[in-house]
Amino acid sequence: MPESIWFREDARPRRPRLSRERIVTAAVGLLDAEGVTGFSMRALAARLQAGTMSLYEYVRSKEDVLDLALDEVFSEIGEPSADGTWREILTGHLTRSRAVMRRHPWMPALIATRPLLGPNALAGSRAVYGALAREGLRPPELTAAIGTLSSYLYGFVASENTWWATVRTPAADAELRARVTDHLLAHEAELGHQARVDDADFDTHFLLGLNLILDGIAARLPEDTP
Amino acid sequence: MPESIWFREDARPRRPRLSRERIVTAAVGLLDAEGVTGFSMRALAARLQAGTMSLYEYVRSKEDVLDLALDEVFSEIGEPSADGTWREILTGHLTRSRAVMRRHPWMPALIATRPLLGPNALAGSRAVYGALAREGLRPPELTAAIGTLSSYLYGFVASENTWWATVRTPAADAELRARVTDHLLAHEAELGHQARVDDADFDTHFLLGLNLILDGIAARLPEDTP
DNA sequence: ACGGATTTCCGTACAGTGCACGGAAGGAGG
DNA sequence: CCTCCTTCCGTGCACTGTACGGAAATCCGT
Repeated sequence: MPESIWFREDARPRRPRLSRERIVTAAVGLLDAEGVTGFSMRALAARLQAGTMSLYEYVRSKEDVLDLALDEVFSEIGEPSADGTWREILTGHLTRSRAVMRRHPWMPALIATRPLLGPNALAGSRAVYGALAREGLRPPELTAAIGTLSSYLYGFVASENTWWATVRTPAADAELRARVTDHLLAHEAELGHQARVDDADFDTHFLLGLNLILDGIAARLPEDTP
Repeated sequence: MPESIWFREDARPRRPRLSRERIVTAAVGLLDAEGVTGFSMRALAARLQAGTMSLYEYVRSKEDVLDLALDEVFSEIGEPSADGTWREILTGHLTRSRAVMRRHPWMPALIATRPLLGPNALAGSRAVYGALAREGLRPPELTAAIGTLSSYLYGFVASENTWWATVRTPAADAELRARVTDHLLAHEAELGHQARVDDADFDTHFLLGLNLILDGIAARLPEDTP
Protein backbone atom coordinates (compact mmCIF):
# COMPACT_ATOMS: atom_id res chain seq x y z
CA MET A 1 0.00 0.00 0.00
CA PRO A 2 1.46 3.37 -0.95
CA GLU A 3 0.03 5.09 2.15
CA SER A 4 2.45 3.14 4.26
CA ILE A 5 4.78 5.93 3.38
CA TRP A 6 3.06 8.04 6.03
CA PHE A 7 3.90 5.54 8.70
CA ARG A 8 7.62 5.50 8.11
CA GLU A 9 8.16 7.74 11.05
CA ASP A 10 11.77 8.63 10.34
CA ALA A 11 13.14 7.04 7.25
CA ARG A 12 15.24 9.91 6.01
CA PRO A 13 14.96 13.66 6.03
CA ARG A 14 11.31 14.54 5.88
CA ARG A 15 11.26 17.76 7.79
CA PRO A 16 14.75 18.95 8.66
CA ARG A 17 15.82 17.40 11.94
CA LEU A 18 18.35 20.12 12.55
CA SER A 19 17.87 23.86 12.68
CA ARG A 20 19.88 26.88 13.59
CA GLU A 21 17.97 27.24 16.84
CA ARG A 22 18.48 23.65 17.88
CA ILE A 23 22.19 23.98 17.22
CA VAL A 24 22.47 27.19 19.21
CA THR A 25 20.67 25.90 22.28
CA ALA A 26 22.71 22.70 22.17
CA ALA A 27 25.86 24.84 21.92
CA VAL A 28 24.88 26.80 25.02
CA GLY A 29 24.28 23.57 26.88
CA LEU A 30 27.60 22.15 25.82
CA LEU A 31 29.44 25.32 26.78
CA ASP A 32 27.76 25.34 30.18
CA ALA A 33 28.73 21.72 30.73
CA GLU A 34 32.22 21.57 29.31
CA GLY A 35 33.44 25.12 29.03
CA VAL A 36 35.04 26.75 26.04
CA THR A 37 37.97 24.32 25.95
CA GLY A 38 35.69 21.29 25.98
CA PHE A 39 33.60 22.63 23.13
CA SER A 40 34.10 21.01 19.75
CA MET A 41 32.00 20.60 16.66
CA ARG A 42 32.14 16.83 17.02
CA ALA A 43 30.90 16.98 20.60
CA LEU A 44 28.16 19.39 19.56
CA ALA A 45 27.02 17.09 16.77
CA ALA A 46 27.04 14.11 19.13
CA ARG A 47 24.82 16.04 21.53
CA LEU A 48 22.36 16.50 18.67
CA GLN A 49 22.77 12.88 17.53
CA ALA A 50 23.84 14.09 14.12
CA GLY A 51 26.87 13.78 11.92
CA THR A 52 29.49 16.42 12.40
CA MET A 53 29.26 17.85 8.92
CA SER A 54 25.50 18.19 9.10
CA LEU A 55 25.99 21.22 11.29
CA TYR A 56 27.65 23.09 8.47
CA GLU A 57 24.35 23.24 6.56
CA TYR A 58 23.15 25.77 9.11
CA VAL A 59 26.32 27.38 10.35
CA ARG A 60 29.39 28.76 8.66
CA SER A 61 32.05 27.80 11.19
CA LYS A 62 32.77 27.08 14.81
CA GLU A 63 33.28 30.79 15.40
CA ASP A 64 29.84 31.37 13.99
CA VAL A 65 28.33 28.96 16.52
CA LEU A 66 30.14 30.69 19.37
CA ASP A 67 28.92 34.11 18.28
CA LEU A 68 25.38 32.80 18.07
CA ALA A 69 25.59 31.14 21.48
CA LEU A 70 26.98 34.31 23.02
CA ASP A 71 24.18 36.48 21.71
CA GLU A 72 21.66 33.84 22.73
CA VAL A 73 22.58 34.06 26.40
CA PHE A 74 22.58 37.84 26.22
CA SER A 75 18.86 37.59 25.72
CA GLU A 76 18.57 36.03 29.18
CA ILE A 77 19.48 39.36 30.71
CA GLY A 78 16.30 41.01 29.51
CA GLU A 79 15.43 44.66 29.32
CA PRO A 80 15.97 47.02 32.23
CA SER A 81 12.83 47.67 34.26
CA ALA A 82 10.94 50.79 33.31
CA ASP A 83 10.39 52.35 36.71
CA GLY A 84 12.52 53.30 39.68
CA THR A 85 15.28 55.85 39.95
CA TRP A 86 18.05 55.63 37.40
CA ARG A 87 20.34 54.19 40.08
CA GLU A 88 17.88 51.43 40.85
CA ILE A 89 17.38 50.67 37.18
CA LEU A 90 21.08 50.44 36.46
CA THR A 91 21.86 48.49 39.64
CA GLY A 92 19.18 45.97 38.81
CA HIS A 93 20.27 45.61 35.21
CA LEU A 94 23.94 45.17 36.04
CA THR A 95 23.15 42.73 38.83
CA ARG A 96 21.07 40.61 36.50
CA SER A 97 23.81 40.79 33.89
CA ARG A 98 26.33 39.56 36.42
CA ALA A 99 24.05 36.68 37.39
CA VAL A 100 23.78 35.58 33.76
CA MET A 101 27.53 35.76 33.28
CA ARG A 102 28.06 33.63 36.37
CA ARG A 103 25.53 31.12 35.09
CA HIS A 104 27.46 30.93 31.81
CA PRO A 105 31.06 31.36 32.93
CA TRP A 106 32.39 31.04 29.39
CA MET A 107 30.96 34.42 28.42
CA PRO A 108 33.88 36.63 29.44
CA ALA A 109 36.39 34.57 27.49
CA LEU A 110 34.30 34.90 24.35
CA ILE A 111 33.61 38.59 24.90
CA ALA A 112 37.36 39.19 25.11
CA THR A 113 37.77 37.61 21.69
CA ARG A 114 34.75 38.49 19.62
CA PRO A 115 33.00 41.85 19.19
CA LEU A 116 29.59 42.22 20.78
CA LEU A 117 27.46 42.82 17.74
CA GLY A 118 24.58 40.41 18.17
CA PRO A 119 21.10 41.91 18.28
CA ASN A 120 20.53 41.04 21.93
CA ALA A 121 23.82 42.54 23.07
CA LEU A 122 23.12 45.72 21.11
CA ALA A 123 19.61 45.96 22.51
CA GLY A 124 20.99 45.78 26.05
CA SER A 125 23.47 48.58 25.53
CA ARG A 126 20.76 50.64 23.88
CA ALA A 127 18.51 50.26 26.90
CA VAL A 128 21.20 51.46 29.29
CA TYR A 129 21.85 54.33 26.93
CA GLY A 130 18.22 55.37 27.12
CA ALA A 131 18.08 55.18 30.90
CA LEU A 132 20.97 57.62 31.25
CA ALA A 133 20.01 59.89 28.37
CA ARG A 134 16.62 60.33 30.02
CA GLU A 135 18.43 61.86 33.00
CA GLY A 136 20.02 64.45 30.78
CA LEU A 137 23.49 62.97 30.36
CA ARG A 138 24.98 63.76 26.93
CA PRO A 139 27.97 62.57 24.93
CA PRO A 140 30.82 62.31 25.45
CA GLU A 141 30.13 61.80 29.15
CA LEU A 142 27.18 59.60 28.30
CA THR A 143 29.24 57.29 26.10
CA ALA A 144 31.99 57.19 28.69
CA ALA A 145 29.55 56.30 31.45
CA ILE A 146 28.13 53.40 29.47
CA GLY A 147 31.57 52.14 28.54
CA THR A 148 32.71 52.37 32.13
CA LEU A 149 29.74 50.42 33.42
CA SER A 150 30.05 47.62 30.88
CA SER A 151 33.83 47.43 31.17
CA TYR A 152 33.52 47.18 34.92
CA LEU A 153 30.83 44.52 34.74
CA TYR A 154 32.76 42.44 32.30
CA GLY A 155 36.13 42.78 33.99
CA PHE A 156 34.66 42.02 37.39
CA VAL A 157 32.92 38.83 36.33
CA ALA A 158 35.94 37.68 34.37
CA SER A 159 38.21 37.77 37.42
CA GLU A 160 35.44 36.42 39.61
CA ASN A 161 35.00 33.43 37.32
CA THR A 162 38.67 32.61 36.96
CA TRP A 163 38.97 32.88 40.74
CA TRP A 164 36.30 30.28 41.30
CA ALA A 165 37.63 28.10 38.53
CA THR A 166 41.07 28.16 40.13
CA VAL A 167 39.79 27.48 43.60
CA ARG A 168 37.55 24.61 42.56
CA THR A 169 40.33 22.58 40.95
CA PRO A 170 40.99 20.02 43.66
CA ALA A 171 44.68 19.93 44.54
CA ALA A 172 46.68 20.63 41.39
CA ASP A 173 46.39 24.39 41.88
CA ALA A 174 46.63 24.24 45.64
CA GLU A 175 49.97 25.97 45.35
CA LEU A 176 48.48 28.80 43.31
CA ARG A 177 45.69 29.23 45.77
CA ALA A 178 48.15 29.37 48.62
CA ARG A 179 50.14 32.01 46.78
CA VAL A 180 47.24 34.37 46.24
CA THR A 181 45.88 33.79 49.72
CA ASP A 182 49.27 34.70 51.14
CA HIS A 183 49.19 37.79 48.98
CA LEU A 184 45.78 38.81 50.23
CA LEU A 185 46.72 38.06 53.81
CA ALA A 186 49.84 40.19 53.57
CA HIS A 187 47.70 43.12 52.49
CA GLU A 188 44.97 42.68 54.98
CA ALA A 189 47.28 41.96 57.88
CA GLU A 190 48.89 45.36 57.41
CA LEU A 191 45.59 46.96 58.12
CA GLY A 192 44.23 44.53 60.67
CA HIS A 193 41.42 43.27 58.47
CA GLN A 194 40.36 39.68 58.22
CA ALA A 195 40.81 38.09 54.81
CA ARG A 196 38.03 35.86 53.69
CA VAL A 197 36.81 35.07 50.21
CA ASP A 198 33.35 33.74 49.55
CA ASP A 199 30.28 34.47 47.47
CA ALA A 200 28.99 37.17 49.77
CA ASP A 201 32.37 38.86 49.54
CA PHE A 202 32.10 39.12 45.78
CA ASP A 203 28.51 40.35 46.04
CA THR A 204 29.35 43.22 48.34
CA HIS A 205 32.49 44.10 46.41
CA PHE A 206 30.53 44.21 43.21
CA LEU A 207 28.00 46.59 44.69
CA LEU A 208 30.67 48.73 46.32
CA GLY A 209 32.49 49.17 43.04
CA LEU A 210 29.26 49.78 41.17
CA ASN A 211 28.26 52.52 43.60
CA LEU A 212 31.68 54.07 43.17
CA ILE A 213 30.95 54.45 39.46
CA LEU A 214 27.35 55.51 39.95
CA ASP A 215 28.49 58.27 42.31
CA GLY A 216 30.85 59.48 39.63
CA ILE A 217 28.03 59.50 37.10
CA ALA A 218 25.67 61.26 39.49
CA ALA A 219 28.16 64.10 39.84
CA ARG A 220 27.91 64.64 36.09
CA LEU A 221 24.13 64.71 35.78
CA PRO A 222 22.74 68.20 35.04
CA GLU A 223 20.51 68.47 38.11
CA ASP A 224 20.38 66.35 41.22
CA THR A 225 18.03 63.43 41.43
CA PRO A 226 17.58 61.38 44.58
CA MET B 1 94.80 20.95 38.09
CA PRO B 2 91.68 21.03 40.19
CA GLU B 3 91.31 24.82 39.88
CA SER B 4 90.46 24.43 36.24
CA ILE B 5 86.98 23.77 37.47
CA TRP B 6 86.59 27.48 38.15
CA PHE B 7 87.21 28.33 34.54
CA ARG B 8 84.35 26.28 33.21
CA GLU B 9 82.36 29.32 32.30
CA ASP B 10 79.13 27.46 31.57
CA ALA B 11 76.91 25.66 33.98
CA ARG B 12 76.90 22.04 35.02
CA PRO B 13 76.62 19.65 32.09
CA ARG B 14 76.87 21.54 28.82
CA ARG B 15 75.81 24.95 27.70
CA PRO B 16 72.09 24.49 26.98
CA ARG B 17 70.90 26.20 23.82
CA LEU B 18 67.43 26.65 25.20
CA SER B 19 66.34 28.20 28.45
CA ARG B 20 63.14 29.19 30.13
CA GLU B 21 63.85 32.86 29.46
CA ARG B 22 64.56 32.34 25.80
CA ILE B 23 61.32 30.41 25.43
CA VAL B 24 59.30 33.07 27.20
CA THR B 25 60.63 35.98 25.17
CA ALA B 26 60.11 34.01 21.96
CA ALA B 27 56.56 33.27 23.09
CA VAL B 28 55.87 36.97 23.62
CA GLY B 29 57.20 37.73 20.17
CA LEU B 30 55.12 35.02 18.59
CA LEU B 31 51.99 36.17 20.39
CA ASP B 32 52.59 39.75 19.30
CA ALA B 33 53.05 38.64 15.71
CA GLU B 34 50.39 35.97 15.32
CA GLY B 35 47.97 36.45 18.18
CA VAL B 36 46.67 33.81 20.50
CA THR B 37 45.07 31.76 17.73
CA GLY B 38 48.28 31.65 15.70
CA PHE B 39 50.30 30.51 18.69
CA SER B 40 51.36 26.87 18.71
CA MET B 41 54.14 24.91 20.29
CA ARG B 42 55.42 23.91 16.86
CA ALA B 43 55.57 27.52 15.68
CA LEU B 44 57.28 28.53 18.92
CA ALA B 45 59.90 25.82 18.50
CA ALA B 46 60.46 26.83 14.88
CA ARG B 47 61.07 30.41 16.01
CA LEU B 48 63.79 29.10 18.30
CA GLN B 49 65.13 26.75 15.63
CA ALA B 50 64.56 23.81 17.93
CA GLY B 51 62.54 20.64 17.88
CA THR B 52 59.06 20.90 19.27
CA MET B 53 59.59 18.47 22.10
CA SER B 54 62.73 20.22 23.29
CA LEU B 55 60.54 22.93 24.79
CA TYR B 56 59.07 20.47 27.23
CA GLU B 57 62.39 20.21 29.03
CA TYR B 58 61.80 23.71 30.37
CA VAL B 59 58.07 24.06 30.38
CA ARG B 60 55.25 21.85 31.56
CA SER B 61 52.64 22.62 28.92
CA LYS B 62 51.37 25.19 26.47
CA GLU B 63 49.28 26.73 29.24
CA ASP B 64 52.45 27.09 31.25
CA VAL B 65 54.10 29.06 28.43
CA LEU B 66 51.10 31.35 28.15
CA ASP B 67 51.08 32.04 31.88
CA LEU B 68 54.79 32.81 31.76
CA ALA B 69 54.41 35.10 28.75
CA LEU B 70 51.53 36.92 30.41
CA ASP B 71 53.46 37.63 33.56
CA GLU B 72 56.48 38.62 31.50
CA VAL B 73 54.67 41.47 29.79
CA PHE B 74 53.19 42.58 33.09
CA SER B 75 56.70 43.55 34.06
CA GLU B 76 56.70 46.10 31.23
CA ILE B 77 54.18 48.17 33.15
CA GLY B 78 56.62 48.96 35.91
CA GLU B 79 56.00 50.36 39.35
CA PRO B 80 53.83 53.42 39.91
CA SER B 81 55.84 56.61 40.36
CA ALA B 82 56.50 57.61 43.93
CA ASP B 83 55.51 61.26 43.85
CA GLY B 84 52.50 63.27 42.80
CA THR B 85 48.97 63.24 44.15
CA TRP B 86 47.28 59.87 44.40
CA ARG B 87 45.16 60.78 41.37
CA GLU B 88 48.23 61.50 39.29
CA ILE B 89 49.90 58.31 40.44
CA LEU B 90 46.90 56.15 39.61
CA THR B 91 46.19 57.90 36.32
CA GLY B 92 49.78 57.40 35.23
CA HIS B 93 49.86 53.79 36.26
CA LEU B 94 46.60 52.90 34.55
CA THR B 95 47.55 54.78 31.41
CA ARG B 96 50.83 52.89 31.20
CA SER B 97 49.01 49.64 31.84
CA ARG B 98 46.63 50.39 29.00
CA ALA B 99 49.53 51.17 26.68
CA VAL B 100 51.13 47.81 27.44
CA MET B 101 47.88 45.96 26.86
CA ARG B 102 47.49 47.67 23.50
CA ARG B 103 51.03 46.74 22.58
CA HIS B 104 50.23 43.13 23.40
CA PRO B 105 46.60 42.79 22.34
CA TRP B 106 46.45 39.13 23.32
CA MET B 107 46.62 39.99 27.02
CA PRO B 108 42.89 40.45 27.69
CA ALA B 109 42.00 37.10 26.17
CA LEU B 110 44.50 35.34 28.41
CA ILE B 111 43.50 37.32 31.48
CA ALA B 112 39.90 36.21 30.94
CA THR B 113 41.04 32.60 31.05
CA ARG B 114 43.88 32.32 33.52
CA PRO B 115 44.20 33.76 37.03
CA LEU B 116 46.66 36.61 37.50
CA LEU B 117 49.07 35.04 39.94
CA GLY B 118 52.47 35.74 38.43
CA PRO B 119 54.90 37.73 40.55
CA ASN B 120 54.82 40.79 38.30
CA ALA B 121 51.02 40.95 38.22
CA LEU B 122 50.88 40.62 42.00
CA ALA B 123 53.54 43.29 42.46
CA GLY B 124 51.50 45.70 40.36
CA SER B 125 48.32 45.23 42.35
CA ARG B 126 50.33 45.57 45.56
CA ALA B 127 51.69 48.93 44.44
CA VAL B 128 48.23 50.29 43.69
CA TYR B 129 47.12 48.98 47.05
CA GLY B 130 49.85 50.93 48.76
CA ALA B 131 49.08 54.17 46.92
CA LEU B 132 45.48 54.13 48.11
CA ALA B 133 46.16 52.81 51.60
CA ARG B 134 48.56 55.72 52.09
CA GLU B 135 45.60 58.05 51.60
CA GLY B 136 43.71 56.38 54.41
CA LEU B 137 41.37 54.14 52.45
CA ARG B 138 40.62 50.90 54.30
CA PRO B 139 38.97 47.59 53.41
CA PRO B 140 36.42 46.79 52.22
CA GLU B 141 36.28 50.07 50.28
CA LEU B 142 39.99 49.79 49.53
CA THR B 143 39.64 46.33 48.05
CA ALA B 144 36.59 47.41 46.08
CA ALA B 145 38.41 50.43 44.70
CA ILE B 146 41.33 48.33 43.47
CA GLY B 147 39.02 45.75 41.95
CA THR B 148 37.00 48.45 40.24
CA LEU B 149 40.06 50.08 38.74
CA SER B 150 41.55 46.85 37.42
CA SER B 151 38.21 45.54 36.17
CA TYR B 152 37.64 48.78 34.33
CA LEU B 153 41.10 48.80 32.82
CA TYR B 154 40.86 45.26 31.66
CA GLY B 155 37.30 45.49 30.33
CA PHE B 156 38.05 48.72 28.52
CA VAL B 157 41.13 47.44 26.72
CA ALA B 158 39.42 44.18 25.85
CA SER B 159 36.60 45.92 23.96
CA GLU B 160 39.02 48.45 22.53
CA ASN B 161 41.19 45.67 21.12
CA THR B 162 38.35 43.63 19.64
CA TRP B 163 37.04 46.82 18.10
CA TRP B 164 40.29 47.50 16.29
CA ALA B 165 40.68 43.87 15.36
CA THR B 166 37.23 43.89 13.79
CA VAL B 167 37.75 47.11 11.95
CA ARG B 168 41.14 46.15 10.58
CA THR B 169 39.89 43.02 8.83
CA PRO B 170 39.60 44.23 5.26
CA ALA B 171 36.18 43.45 3.85
CA ALA B 172 34.96 40.22 5.43
CA ASP B 173 33.61 42.04 8.45
CA ALA B 174 32.50 45.10 6.58
CA GLU B 175 28.95 44.09 7.31
CA LEU B 176 29.65 43.88 11.02
CA ARG B 177 31.31 47.25 11.01
CA ALA B 178 28.34 48.74 9.21
CA ARG B 179 26.01 47.24 11.78
CA VAL B 180 27.78 48.72 14.78
CA THR B 181 28.31 52.05 13.08
CA ASP B 182 24.60 52.20 12.35
CA HIS B 183 24.01 51.42 15.97
CA LEU B 184 26.28 54.20 17.14
CA LEU B 185 24.82 56.62 14.65
CA ALA B 186 21.30 55.87 15.78
CA HIS B 187 22.31 56.78 19.31
CA GLU B 188 24.24 59.86 18.50
CA ALA B 189 21.77 61.17 16.00
CA GLU B 190 19.10 61.27 18.68
CA LEU B 191 21.21 63.75 20.56
CA GLY B 192 22.71 65.65 17.69
CA HIS B 193 26.24 64.47 18.32
CA GLN B 194 28.69 63.48 15.65
CA ALA B 195 29.77 59.84 15.70
CA ARG B 196 33.40 59.24 15.02
CA VAL B 197 35.68 56.50 16.24
CA ASP B 198 39.43 56.86 16.28
CA ASP B 199 42.36 56.58 18.64
CA ALA B 200 41.85 59.95 20.23
CA ASP B 201 38.27 58.99 20.91
CA PHE B 202 39.34 55.96 22.90
CA ASP B 203 41.95 58.01 24.75
CA THR B 204 39.50 60.61 25.95
CA HIS B 205 36.86 58.01 26.75
CA PHE B 206 39.37 56.07 28.80
CA LEU B 207 40.27 59.14 30.83
CA LEU B 208 36.64 60.19 31.22
CA GLY B 209 35.70 56.80 32.63
CA LEU B 210 38.77 56.70 34.82
CA ASN B 211 37.96 60.08 36.31
CA LEU B 212 34.44 58.86 36.96
CA ILE B 213 35.86 56.12 39.15
CA LEU B 214 38.49 58.32 40.76
CA ASP B 215 35.78 60.80 41.76
CA GLY B 216 33.91 57.97 43.41
CA ILE B 217 37.04 56.95 45.27
CA ALA B 218 37.80 60.51 46.30
CA ALA B 219 34.39 60.76 47.93
CA ARG B 220 35.35 57.84 50.16
CA LEU B 221 38.72 59.10 51.33
CA PRO B 222 38.76 60.17 55.01
CA GLU B 223 39.83 63.77 54.43
CA ASP B 224 39.94 65.78 51.26
CA THR B 225 43.12 65.91 49.25
CA PRO B 226 43.55 68.08 46.15
C1' DA C 1 3.16 9.09 -12.91
C1' DC C 2 7.49 10.09 -13.84
C1' DG C 3 12.23 12.52 -14.25
C1' DG C 4 15.04 15.84 -12.89
C1' DA C 5 16.34 19.53 -9.35
C1' DT C 6 16.90 20.71 -4.69
C1' DT C 7 17.50 20.06 -0.01
C1' DT C 8 19.23 17.62 3.86
C1' DC C 9 22.42 14.64 5.78
C1' DC C 10 27.05 12.78 6.54
C1' DG C 11 31.50 9.51 5.64
C1' DT C 12 35.93 10.28 4.35
C1' DA C 13 40.09 12.73 4.15
C1' DC C 14 43.59 16.21 5.14
C1' DA C 15 46.30 19.41 7.48
C1' DG C 16 46.91 20.90 11.81
C1' DT C 17 47.16 20.57 17.19
C1' DG C 18 49.28 19.23 22.22
C1' DC C 19 52.04 16.18 24.12
C1' DA C 20 53.65 10.95 25.90
C1' DC C 21 57.37 8.05 24.98
C1' DG C 22 61.68 6.41 24.10
C1' DG C 23 65.99 6.95 22.19
C1' DA C 24 70.32 9.44 20.56
C1' DA C 25 74.29 12.69 21.37
C1' DG C 26 77.77 14.05 24.20
C1' DG C 27 80.13 16.05 28.12
C1' DA C 28 81.10 14.73 33.39
C1' DG C 29 82.74 11.87 36.96
C1' DG C 30 84.69 7.68 38.22
C1' DC D 1 87.19 3.34 29.11
C1' DC D 2 82.82 2.95 31.13
C1' DT D 3 78.68 4.80 33.05
C1' DC D 4 75.47 8.34 34.22
C1' DC D 5 72.91 12.40 33.38
C1' DT D 6 71.40 16.24 30.86
C1' DT D 7 69.81 18.08 26.71
C1' DC D 8 67.71 17.43 22.47
C1' DC D 9 64.15 15.65 19.37
C1' DG D 10 61.72 12.03 15.86
C1' DT D 11 57.80 9.35 15.96
C1' DG D 12 53.23 8.40 17.08
C1' DC D 13 48.51 9.03 18.98
C1' DA D 14 44.30 11.05 19.85
C1' DC D 15 42.01 14.95 18.66
C1' DT D 16 40.67 19.34 16.11
C1' DG D 17 38.07 22.26 12.12
C1' DT D 18 36.28 21.78 7.78
C1' DA D 19 36.55 20.94 2.23
C1' DC D 20 34.66 17.72 -0.79
C1' DG D 21 31.62 14.75 -2.85
C1' DG D 22 28.09 11.45 -2.68
C1' DA D 23 23.61 9.33 -1.00
C1' DA D 24 18.94 9.66 0.22
C1' DA D 25 14.47 12.00 0.42
C1' DT D 26 11.43 15.50 -0.93
C1' DC D 27 9.52 18.88 -4.26
C1' DC D 28 8.11 20.50 -8.86
C1' DG D 29 7.11 20.83 -13.63
C1' DT D 30 5.35 18.25 -17.02
